[in-house]
This record gives sequence, C-alpha cells and structure tokens, in this order.
Amino acid sequence: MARYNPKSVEPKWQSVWADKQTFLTREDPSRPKYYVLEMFPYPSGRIHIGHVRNYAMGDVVARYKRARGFNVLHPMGWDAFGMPAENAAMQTGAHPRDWTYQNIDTMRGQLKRMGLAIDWSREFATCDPEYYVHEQRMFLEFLKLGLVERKESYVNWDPVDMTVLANEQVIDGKGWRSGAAVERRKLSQWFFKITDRADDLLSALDDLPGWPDNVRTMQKNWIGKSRGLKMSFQFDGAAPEGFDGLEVYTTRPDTLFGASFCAVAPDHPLAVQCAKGDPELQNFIKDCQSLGASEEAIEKADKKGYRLPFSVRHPFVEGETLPVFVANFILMQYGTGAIFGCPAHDQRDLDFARKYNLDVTPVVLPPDADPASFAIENEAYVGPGRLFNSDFLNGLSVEDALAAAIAKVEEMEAGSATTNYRLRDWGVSRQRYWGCPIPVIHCEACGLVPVPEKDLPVVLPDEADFSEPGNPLERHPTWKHVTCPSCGGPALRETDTFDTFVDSSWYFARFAAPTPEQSCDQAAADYWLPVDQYIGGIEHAILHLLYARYFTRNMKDAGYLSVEEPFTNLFTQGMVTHATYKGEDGAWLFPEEVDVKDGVARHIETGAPVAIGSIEKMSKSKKNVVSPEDIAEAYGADAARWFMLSDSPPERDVEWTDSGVEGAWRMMNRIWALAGAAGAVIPDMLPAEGYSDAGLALRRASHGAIAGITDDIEHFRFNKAIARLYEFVNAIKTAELTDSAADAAARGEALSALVRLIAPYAPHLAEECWTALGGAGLVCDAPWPEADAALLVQDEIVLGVQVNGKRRGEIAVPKEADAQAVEAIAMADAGVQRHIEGKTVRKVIVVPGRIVNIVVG
RNA sequence: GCGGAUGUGGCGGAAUUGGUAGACGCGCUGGAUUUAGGUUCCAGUGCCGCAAGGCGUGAGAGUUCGAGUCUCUCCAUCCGCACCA
Repeated sequence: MARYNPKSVEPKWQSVWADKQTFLTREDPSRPKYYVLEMFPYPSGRIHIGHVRNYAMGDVVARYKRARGFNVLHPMGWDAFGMPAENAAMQTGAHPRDWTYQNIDTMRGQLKRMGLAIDWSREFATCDPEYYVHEQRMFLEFLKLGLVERKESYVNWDPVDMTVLANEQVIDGKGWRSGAAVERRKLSQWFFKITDRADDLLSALDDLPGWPDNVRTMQKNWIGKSRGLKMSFQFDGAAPEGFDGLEVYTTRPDTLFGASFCAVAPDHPLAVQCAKGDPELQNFIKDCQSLGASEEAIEKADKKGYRLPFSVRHPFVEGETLPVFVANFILMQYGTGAIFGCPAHDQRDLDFARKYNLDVTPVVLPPDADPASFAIENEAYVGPGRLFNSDFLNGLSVEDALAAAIAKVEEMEAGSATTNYRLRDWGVSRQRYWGCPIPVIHCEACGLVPVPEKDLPVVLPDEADFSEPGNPLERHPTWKHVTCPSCGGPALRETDTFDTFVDSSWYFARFAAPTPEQSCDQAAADYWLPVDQYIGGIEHAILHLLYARYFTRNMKDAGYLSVEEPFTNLFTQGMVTHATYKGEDGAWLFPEEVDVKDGVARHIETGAPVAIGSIEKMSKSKKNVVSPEDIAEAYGADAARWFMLSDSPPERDVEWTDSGVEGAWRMMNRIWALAGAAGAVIPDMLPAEGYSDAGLALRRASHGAIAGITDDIEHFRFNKAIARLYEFVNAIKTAELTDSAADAAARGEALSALVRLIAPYAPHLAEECWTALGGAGLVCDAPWPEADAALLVQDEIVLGVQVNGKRRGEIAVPKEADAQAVEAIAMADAGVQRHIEGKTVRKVIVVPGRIVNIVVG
C-alpha cells in the first residue's frame, strides 16, 4: 500500500477534469441553477493563503451543490485595473498591462493547482477591452437615462497618488491606499447619482435575509437616513445680499424654544460671502479647513466660532433674536450646512455655548425631574421627557412635540419636513492611466459629446509616460486630441478613467454571459442571476457591496437585467492570521526563518533569540506570510484546503499553524489508508438484514454522518462538517465487523459515503479513493449520498440522571420506554440511589430522550 | 460618543426549542512498533483531590426542577461609523 502522494495525484486529476471539461457550464433550463461566486482577486502578483481559504469555501459550496443536482456556475476572473500596476510602472518601468497580465498568468496557474471546480472558459480581466467596452456603453446609457452627471464639487484629493478619492476611500482623513492626508479640492467630476437611490438601497436591505446582519447594519449606517425639518430663519434687519433667510436642517425641532444661536459651516456660501471683506474671517475659515478630519483632530478640536454681523429672528418668539456664527463643527456636506443650536439638548451646542457665553435653556424635562430645579451643567440632556419652557409645546412628549413643531413651521410656511442622507453621490473620475477610459469628448463648440457607439471601446494608448506622478493620459502627446463626433472640429478626449469600483460593480453579470462579446446576454442573465451565494471579505461590506447593489439597479433600468439585488446570500469569511517574528536587530522575520520550540523562538541560521509578536493578518510588510505553493508542495492542495476550513468557523479569523496543516495531512493519509486499500467494495445493493450489531452501528454512523455533514454544509459550518468527518473515519476504523456479506456491504456503504462526503474539501484525494473503491466515473459527478431516516434513530438511548440538578448517573433506556419506565430505571441506578438515600423524593422530571431530574428535599 | 459582535480546558473550537459542558482537532503525558524518526499505532488528558467528592463556560445577581444558552447590572476584547445637527 503506497503512501498517498499528492504531488502526482493532484496534477493527474486536474488534467482529467480539464480534459473532460468537467466544470464547463452552460445554461440548462431543465435543471435548477446555482451561482456561487467568490470576490474576484486583484492580480497583485501571487496567490496568498487568504485566497486559498476564500476559494476553498466557494469550492465546497460549488461541488456540494453540483452533487445535489444543481447546474452550478462557478467562474473566476481578475479585478485588474488599479494603482499597483501603475506604481510598478513608476518603480520598475514595466508597462502596467504587461505587469498585470503576467501576474494573472502566475496566479491562474497557482489557482489551478488548488483544484478548484471553476469554469475557466468564462475567465476575463477587467482590463480586457472586451470587458470594459460594455462598461463604457453602459455608462453612456446611464448618461442618457440621467443616472450619471458631471458636476463641480469639492473632492477628496490624494496628494501622493494625485487622484480623487470617493468618501468611502477616505479613512480617518487619509487616502485608503497611500495613507496620505487628504486635501479638499474643487474639480469637475463624473458622479453616479447613488443618492437618488438612497431610500431604495436602504429599505431593500430588509429584504436580504441571506445577508449577515452586521453588513446590513453597516450599510444602513452608511446611508444614514434621518428625518427632520428644513426651515428658514429670517434675518433681523437687513439681510445679507443674495440671502432670503438662513436655511437650517434639524432633527430636533421640538427643542426650538431652547435655541440660542445659529451657525454655518466654514464653506457655507454665507461665510464665503462675508469673508470677502473680512480678512479675520478669511483666516478663521482657513484655520478650520486646515484642521484635518482625522479622529484625533476631531476629538481634540475645540468648538470654535466666528460671530457674523447678523442676527436671525426666532420663528416662534416675537422679538427674540439669535446670533449667527461661522463654526468649525458644522459640515457643509450634511443637511444645509447650517444649524440652529440648542445647547441644553445637544452636547456640541453646549460646548459651544459655554465657550461663547450663550444662553442654555432646558426645554425637555426628564421623567421625575423637578422643573424648578432642573438645570444643565456640562452635559446636555438628550433623553426622553416632557417639554417645558416651550409655550405651545409645554407638556408634550418629545415625540409629540416634534410633530407639533413641524406642523407649526409648515403652517407658517417657514419650512417643511424632509429626509436627509449621509450618503453622498459616487464620484468615479480618477486621474489615472490604468483604468477604464470614460467615453466622452469635450468640444468647445458642442460641449460634452458622448463617444459614438461605433467608436467604442475607447482603448488606452499603448505608450505612456510613467516617470512622474499625475495622469499619464493627460500628458500623452496625441491621445486626447480628437475631432468632435458632432461638429468635426478639434476636441479633447476625457482623460479621466473610472474608479476601479465601477469595474467590480457588474462583473458578476458579465460572468453570466457565455461569450465576451456580450455584456449580459438577457436570457443567460435571467437564468443565472442573482448570484445565489457570494463569498468575500468583510472589508467590502460597504464599498463594493453597496456599489454593486446600486449598479445592478442601474443595469435593470437600462434593460440589461431583470434583478435589482445582485447577491441573494452573502457570506463574509474571516482572515488568515499568523504569529509575527522579530529578530534581535528589530527586523521582521519570515516564519520559515524561525524555529519555535516550547514557546521559545530562535533564528534557524544564527541561533539568535527571536521575539514572538502578536498574531495578525498576514501581510508582506510583517513577513508573517506562508506561501500556498510551499504548502501545496509539502502537503498537497487538499491538505491546505482541508486545514483552512477545519479549525475555525469560516466567518472567524483562523491562525495558520504548521501543526494544523500537518494534522490535515495526517487525515489525508488516514483516509487513503482506509479507502485506498479497501479494494472495489462499493456494494451494488445493500441487504435488508443480516448485519451484526457492529455492522448496524456502522450503518447508523454512515447515515448520521451524511445527515449531519449535509446540514453543516448547508449552513456554512465547514469546521463542524470536518469534525464529523473525523468522527466518521474513526467509526469506520474501529467498527468490529464480522466476515458476513452484509457487514462487508455496510463497510462498502460507509466508504462510498465517506469519499463522496470529503470530495468538496479534498477533491483530488476523493477521486483517487473513488477509483480505488471501484466507483463509477468521477466522484465529482457522483450524486450526494442520501441519509436513510430509518437509520438515524437509535434503539437505545443513553440518558443523564440528575439529582437536584446535578448529574449523578447515566442510564440506558429503550427508545420507546415511557416516562414511568424511565423513572423506574433512573431510581434504581446505583449512583442515583446514593444521593437520594434517606431523603424525600419531591418530584421527578422526565424529559423523553433528554434527561431525568430527581428533586429531593 | 453611537452601532454591531465576541468572551467556554494549555490552544482552535463543539454543545437543536433551556436538558449529560468540553464533540473533533492541535498540543501534552505514558506505552508499543521502527535501524532511526518530527512516522504509525494504543491509552490518558477541564481544574483541585490518593479517593469519596468538590469546583467549573469573563464577573455579579435573578428566573427555573434544571442556565454556556433566558433577564438585569458590570468588565474585557474586536470590528464599523463618527463634530451627520
């Protein structure tokens, strides 16, 4: 019996699958479809172990559903545009295209060695012109439909990458890729009008039961819907030129009687206008803008204001006026960029009021508080209560007062109830070379002219200069100079390219079309979409997933798709982590450079002590990475896949350990020793009787394993499924079978089931064993084993017996024993007897099939 | 600050509707096989205790015949958002 050798076995089966086109998928209306998709990789250079985990999960689902008779679509592609290719060009001189396609070649080879059940015929990269031509066409249709617009706006400018970033790409005031402090610039940009769909994107979250709650909550918060009142305060005396009144947004109009000031954002038009003749205000505004938006800056920043030479009239109180400030804590992007301040019931307003000695009038009285003595010190009261000090609102609850105040303001025609969103429109213009060109032309005479259909795709120029930062398309000598398709005069091509999130917002639809010529074949898209199971990292909870949901709606409006929601079920898997190691000189060390024994680490070459650091997400910079290739070389792809799914629940992080993968490797060998050596034992038919007790027990174990593992896979409990597989293997190994034909059949049944159950995890080993057992065809084409319900019930049940809630014994009772019989057996148990001796039995609780509890006093 | 999650042996983690806590794996201990082994196999392994027994699911209370699971109050860690009016 030869030792299992994945090095020869794995390539063999991979080429069998390839030759037979086993995983080639076509539409087949006669079968139910199942579309399983893992977030496609960015071709950064090499596959890492996190990819292995991600794709192993998808592969388990794909192979399982396939065995259950589904027509499974499981494709793979490349999210291939983006900054790293351009950075590589700047650093090494390699062309982004060459760099990208070389990486794709490398990574495709690595993925294929993992033995994934993927239809490679559908592969594409988003940088293929055959892919992005559709993106350009869709963009022009969206433009026609009014779903996109060009507008001038403040943008987040990354001074290192020299490009614009979406709000979502700014983290703590820094660019998500470069880490540079983001600046604000006013530019003319293309925007997808995602805010038009804010309400739909929000409410439809409730109809996504297959999504994790945390992702839905994050999207909900990101969209940030609030109901409030937009209202206008009239200026007291002469209004500043061009201003009718000061329009503010508030969610607390119930506290209007506590208002003691108004404030506008530093970049509010009123502030900007006033600053024209006021150098001091100019400086103040400049200060505010240089403050930055980082977490620390916000927390430490004092509330600061600048008093404008105007006051506004209180809408409800005749003769009362409120001072108007420019204040650093007001955001122009939210609401109207102006507020009224009620210090008693808003902490920010209170901080501000204390600093500038403004009135603090409480108007909401907490339950049980005394109106005569209730006062605000340094903490604003934001809880529930009854209104007081508030004229016509007095005595109302906060909720009723809100409605009453809104009604009053609307009746006065001073404002109206509105809804506000935190979500901003999606700016998609990027000043980069390695992206999808935006297909429009700027003509002095005709204005904005879409590139005509016949001229699509607008392809990137081959030659480009990457020697300096900025946009190589902009400084290309010829590319942008074109003739206007409308008037024939000289015109300029748009040199911005799309944010790469546009590319990944519809790729799942492109996979559904069988040929690259089609963006989405309507029939194929209707057959395959939505994606039944989407799997990827939690880091895309907002960005990618929100954009994809939005884009799908646009595509539906443009007639490409019939669905609105692209992903029915979403699973967010955890990361792969590893301990970090630091040498004496403080430099990070690769795990293979370190020998760890009994918790003490030494450098293998020098023997010098090594500090073991925290367990972190694998990253190149900390060198705590392991190469999937090395692992596959040493243990095989099956063992790597097995381990990645075995130790932790898939949504949780898993720590990569050598002992863990060694354990998986041992299991591969155990299974091979068990199934590979058994001979052709798969029975044609199972005898109805004649089994020994052990034979029957083994049959029960087989069917228990089938039922349990099936349920586990359905619920993404891969770690539990693997634990059951260990139990099942142990059961087969330790079964003391007789020589009877029936027992032999029971063993054949068990082995046949085992091999089919491990196939989603360890597909190569499963094929090898299947052949050895005399299975017909390929195991990946074999149907999933079915559990026989009759074999899932035990004749005899073991019950725990408690005395006063503490476990004192264990009894075996027949399955059909009634409560009385069970009680009698329990009372007779020696361990139980010892604990009830000399005491009065007050009550006996028998829960059939579960437990017996004897209460004594 | 707001929102979400998670706390179980030396470690990763199991425990349907409240019903035998610690499945399974790793590690560790002892033994056998092997020229050797970081191979394979067997046995053991929550803690204290020779034992009987006692104690045990972040802490504390509560409901219950019975709580890892339900309720309340804390504590810790992680994630997301954050001057959003």
